[in-house]
Amino acid sequence: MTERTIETTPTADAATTQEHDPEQSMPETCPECDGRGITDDEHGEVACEDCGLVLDADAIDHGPEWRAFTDRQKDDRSRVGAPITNLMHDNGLSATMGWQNKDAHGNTLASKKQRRLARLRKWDRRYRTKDATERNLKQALGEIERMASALGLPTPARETAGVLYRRALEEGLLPGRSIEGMATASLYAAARQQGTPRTLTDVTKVSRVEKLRIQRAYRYMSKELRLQIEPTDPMQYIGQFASTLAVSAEAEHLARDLMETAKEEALHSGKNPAGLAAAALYAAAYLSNEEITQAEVGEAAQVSEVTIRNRYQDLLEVQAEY
DNA sequence: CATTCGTGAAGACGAAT
DNA sequence: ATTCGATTTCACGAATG
Repeated sequence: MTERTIETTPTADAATTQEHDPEQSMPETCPECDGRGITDDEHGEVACEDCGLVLDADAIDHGPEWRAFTDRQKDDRSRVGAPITNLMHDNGLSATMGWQNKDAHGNTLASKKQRRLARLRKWDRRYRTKDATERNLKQALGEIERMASALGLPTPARETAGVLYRRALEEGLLPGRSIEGMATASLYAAARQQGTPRTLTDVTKVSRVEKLRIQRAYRYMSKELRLQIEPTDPMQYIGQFASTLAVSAEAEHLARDLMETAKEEALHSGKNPAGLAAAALYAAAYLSNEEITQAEVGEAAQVSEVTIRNRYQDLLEVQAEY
């Protein structure tokens, strides 16, 4: 018989509620993973939910920040002050509440008022650092900004890193892992997504975390967030390396040509992209009669001379065919 | 002399199990 | 978690210029 089943009370069902409603999003598609473009309207950015690529940062406008915030809790924000940025845990809009029991003129308050203030502070504190999550964000975003600056990464990469970290946080990827590791991984991933990659070795140098931990965090994050990041195209390193090595524009162009044919021969698959790019530059400089040693190129690309040699030989081989 | 080239042993990594 | 194959690195000596 169909008797009434005793339903368990839905006490904690809000835990895993997804905020995004795919239907209400803009009709764009993500160029990276050909998936659906999904808005992340809380920050005024259009980002793909599958790979986290920020398609259009600050899609709204560049004018005064008069946007109407529908979010009830947050619409108490001040309308003036520093610009909103993703890189502060509360988007840079906080005001601080004094802790002394004095009024604006420095007079001590009556004890009744003191207790009222204490309650206010309590809520203020709860709002500001709702939980450990917010504090994580604050610290992580600071680290991201610091490292990005040390690496000379442009703003889009920094913003993307912030978004990625937020997502990692929202998906509960942090517990049991170090904030620093995740923050570094976010930046590494973001730099690659934005077409301004840095080698893992370079990223490691400005991070407080060991390479292995960063790599693990990156892998984990890439998997859980469904990031679809192709292996770095060696071509993307050429400009960077050419600049630090100060080779001629001519040689740089030649290096790109070499890379082009190398890619057609699938020479790059499975190889260290930085090594190949470095070898292309070495070869190009050599052919242009510019003095540049394997050691120098290796230093610029953070690969060993041996690797330069090997890739360099490979390049000459495929080049000989044409 | 500095640089390049080649090699074997050893380590690190990704994929498969 | 371990194993396996490919790649990279290290250390060295030899060749080249």
